[in-house]
Amino acid sequence: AKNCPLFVCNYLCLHPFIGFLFIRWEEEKYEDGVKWRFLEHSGPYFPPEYQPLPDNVHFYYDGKKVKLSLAAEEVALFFAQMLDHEYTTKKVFRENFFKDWRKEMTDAERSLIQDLGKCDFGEIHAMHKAKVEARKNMTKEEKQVLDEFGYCLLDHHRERIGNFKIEPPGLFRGRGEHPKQGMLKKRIQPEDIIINCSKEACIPVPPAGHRWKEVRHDNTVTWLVSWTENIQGSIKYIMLNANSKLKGEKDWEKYEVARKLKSCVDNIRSQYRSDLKSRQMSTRQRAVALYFIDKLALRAGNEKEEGETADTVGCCSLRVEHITLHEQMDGKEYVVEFDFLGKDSIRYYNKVPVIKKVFKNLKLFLENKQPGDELFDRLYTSMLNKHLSSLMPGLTAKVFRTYNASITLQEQLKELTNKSDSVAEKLLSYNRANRAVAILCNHQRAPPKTFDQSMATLQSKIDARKEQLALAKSGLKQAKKEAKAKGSSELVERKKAAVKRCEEQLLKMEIQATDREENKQIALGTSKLNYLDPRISVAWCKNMGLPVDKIYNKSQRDKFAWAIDMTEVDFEF
DNA sequence: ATTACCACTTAGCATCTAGACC
DNA sequence: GGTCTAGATGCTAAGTGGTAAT
Repeated sequence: AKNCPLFVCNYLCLHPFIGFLFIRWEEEKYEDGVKWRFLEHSGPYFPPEYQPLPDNVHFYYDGKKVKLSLAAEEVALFFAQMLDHEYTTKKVFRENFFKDWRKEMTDAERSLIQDLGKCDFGEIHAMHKAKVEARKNMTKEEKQVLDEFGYCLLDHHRERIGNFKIEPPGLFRGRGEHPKQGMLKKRIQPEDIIINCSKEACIPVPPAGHRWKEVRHDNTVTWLVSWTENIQGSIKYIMLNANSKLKGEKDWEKYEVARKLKSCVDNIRSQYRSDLKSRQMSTRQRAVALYFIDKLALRAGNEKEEGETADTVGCCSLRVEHITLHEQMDGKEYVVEFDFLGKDSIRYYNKVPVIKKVFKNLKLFLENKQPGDELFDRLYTSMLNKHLSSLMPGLTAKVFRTYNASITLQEQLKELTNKSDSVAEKLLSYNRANRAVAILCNHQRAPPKTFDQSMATLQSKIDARKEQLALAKSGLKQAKKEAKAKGSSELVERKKAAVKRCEEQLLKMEIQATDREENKQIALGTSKLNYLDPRISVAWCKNMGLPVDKIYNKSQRDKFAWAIDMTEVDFEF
């Protein structure tokens, strides 16, 4: 990251021995692949051990009181905690849970408890709810935990850690129709934990009576702690907060790659357009996939192991059943109708007119195939990315998402905003530009549970304000009349101001209502945090004379500190 | 060439909290 | 001063893509 602005920034740091001081990140002294030279931390925070149920709380099987062993009781509590959720009624969830629960039981328990339907967790559930209620009124000793575990020392700088807590045990709930939902996610012990820190650092002390699985000193990676999770067998990490230098630099690099794509995207587009006519079938498939990835901001779509995860797809893993071709639709030619579940089982539904060559190719790809067959049967993400990186160093499929998101924001902001707009109007326009990106990237959310109600509340406020405005207007009329008779205009001016104030407040609320309505099912956060070059937003703020905190909250400002510090008014993505 | 593994980003929902409102 | 709620923060699942192993 040679030209990264972070290198030339001075940081105000709290040094553990010296106190506050300015430190400059040293420049270019890292060998290739090395992420840090010194790393020290306290190790992870472990969630508290399981506390057995109080004597007055019981589990019942088939109407009879049963005292469970500690291990079985803990798992029963996990289930009871989730009873308010609809998914505890799902067949797969219940079966997976019951199977794993029985593994934790003693032989006697196992032979007794054979039917989940006969289990009564009612008292345990009630106790849990009471506990949640009680916790609300508790004071926070959280702060101490944060101080002890929340920070590390990285190359003389105190840095915030992102997730310093070990994930507590519980029942796995994947997203969508996950085949493993309900399985027991086991408690992580120090013996499962790999610690990564400097050789010269004080090695974190494991909890009393325990030892770490391993302590290593790998300065080519950024994680401090890792363990293997038992559901998918994947590795989990403790890493730095987004506002750290390590993450900030990566973020900056990401946007620089996307900006580089801007300069060669025209060539790449004409390249894949001509590839649509290639004699090689795999090249044609690559070209069509690239067309989708570029035009629709689809994800790459790596293959997934069947039965291990929910059935979701991305571009390269699309199946025949996920698209429908229409020669004509809604007065448009060559329309492709997409309907599939993407990341997090979020539905992607879109009807898109495409160019004729793409349409004809798709028709060809569909020939002699079953609904469950792969649309791009000769294409893999690895091939696609290899091809892309030959066109431009660092180019992969996901860069298109970043590029198209950022360029869309920049264009929309130009189109929608005027310097003469009011602050509320400017912010509405910003949100609309942000929204255009979120729609492009298909960032959806469930409508908030209180949505209808809060809209109604806002509407009644608007109505009340309207009445007030009418009142203020008639007051002004009256004052004007009196002024004519008396010749004094002071009252008129005051009434005028009142009307104006009222109108402004009304407009502000109406804008807020529009914004909220348009945002009902759309999540802006993901694109703001991961796809939009913050320098576009910072430059826009400077242009519009708005403080950045109108669009970025505290943690966003921290994360994007590098952009806020360095961006000039004339920044172009 | 293919697969397994690893490290890291991206994602939506749950929970918490500050501050608006009474 | 208490309550309510929107927005902030936390949590962890689910992707992407590089590299090592086979």
